[in-house]
Amino acid sequence: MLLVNTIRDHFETVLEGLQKRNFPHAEAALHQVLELDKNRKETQVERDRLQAESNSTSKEIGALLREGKKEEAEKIKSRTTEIKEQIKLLEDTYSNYEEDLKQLLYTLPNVPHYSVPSGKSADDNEIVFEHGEIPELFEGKLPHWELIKKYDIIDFDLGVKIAGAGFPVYKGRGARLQRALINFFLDEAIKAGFIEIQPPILVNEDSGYGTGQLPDKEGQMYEATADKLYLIPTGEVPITNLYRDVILNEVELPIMNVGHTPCFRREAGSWGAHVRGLNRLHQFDKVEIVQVVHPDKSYEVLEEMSQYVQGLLQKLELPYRVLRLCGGDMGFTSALTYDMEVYSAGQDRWLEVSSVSNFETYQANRLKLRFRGEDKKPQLAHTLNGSALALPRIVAAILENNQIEDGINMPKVLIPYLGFDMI
RNA sequence: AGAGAGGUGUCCGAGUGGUUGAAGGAGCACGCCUGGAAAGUGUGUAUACUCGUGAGGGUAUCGAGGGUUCGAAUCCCUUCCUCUCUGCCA
Repeated sequence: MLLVNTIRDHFETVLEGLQKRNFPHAEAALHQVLELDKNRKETQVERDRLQAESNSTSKEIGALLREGKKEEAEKIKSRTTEIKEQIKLLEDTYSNYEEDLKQLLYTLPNVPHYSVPSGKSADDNEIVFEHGEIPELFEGKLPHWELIKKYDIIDFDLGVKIAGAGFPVYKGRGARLQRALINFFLDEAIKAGFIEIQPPILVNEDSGYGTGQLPDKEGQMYEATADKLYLIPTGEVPITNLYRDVILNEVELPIMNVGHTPCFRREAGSWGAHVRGLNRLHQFDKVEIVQVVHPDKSYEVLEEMSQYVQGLLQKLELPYRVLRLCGGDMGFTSALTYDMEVYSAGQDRWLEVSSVSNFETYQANRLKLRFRGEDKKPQLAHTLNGSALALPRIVAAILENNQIEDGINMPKVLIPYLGFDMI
């Protein structure tokens, strides 16, 4: 979440940032933050003063008792009872201010980077790069939801039987294609210097708050209510939370982690046109890269991560474009996000397959993720993450773009992983 | 899941109501010693909030939350976690 100090010291910047996101009543909210913080501090000063008085009185009583002066001790005991009541009141007031402040801060999204375009929706995103040719397919080309039936590689009906809509069953070469992609993505990441992590895919509430899924996206996650756990919507959650409440040494930076996890999303209310087949699922696999870096490096690293993801798409020979998300379309916790979209020629659409974001200190503040620099003082690190990559839409694009009349060619880089070159 | 034990600073580990933010040790940092190193020795070694221009203060934190008390790491309650045994199991 945002730091109160940032809001105070850079009020205009923060305000403009929130406005760029079309955040309603931004100015009032920010003023309220400062007001609550001021009240909080004033209450704390008074509370601490009384507490100090109470503490020293208690020490006096202890000293008197040790000297055997019971009566004198009894006498000053009465003094503390009164103070205690006041402290209790101030304590309540203090925690109210603190809680209100926290709740309010939870509602404030991150301040966008200056380069983020303003805009309301996905239509206002800025295309910053395009690569590859959109394939000209033969007459009678099929979208992937037809192809998977034709070649019997992914079965949605079976998934419905086992779980429900949006839980596909991958079969035969479909399953093998998926596994090949996972291995390819992980191997590429390891080559690029990432450390592989296999995290839990159920996480506790603290983790949800740490990366910002809670309270903002409550309802998007599946919940194991009996145990108060959430199924992860992305590997970002467990992997970034590995560093919750951690003070790193500056020399340990950058932290580069990669992990393959299934992801679970309820997607409540987001079904409609354009979500057929693999385009939107309740369960899918994703390889996620996460970095924890020095604040001076985070934008450089964001570019590197973007380049890295693009490299994967190039190796898979998929035409893609890179978008800089506008203020209105960016995730709640992000300061700058690039989306990578591949062109899927069977349905003639761009599909988002990766989202690479710099969160600056927004997550780190919630996570209490810090590092100790030269001056020995802990300071908040910057966190970044990106999909590298999300599986189903990549599968969709591979199937659609590489289809021929009687089969589907596999990308060259995958053949060693697959053990076959065609479906 | 049942029975028992336990959770203290970077780590080990003392501490069952009163100058204990916390003994002692290890580690680490800096200094002394040394030709250099080891050993030895001295000093320092948490985090958050907050007051103060600063030096330097205050408050909180001994898994977490609540309670008893003038005062709690120490007593009580709740909860989480770890370990051992039993059960179950990939």
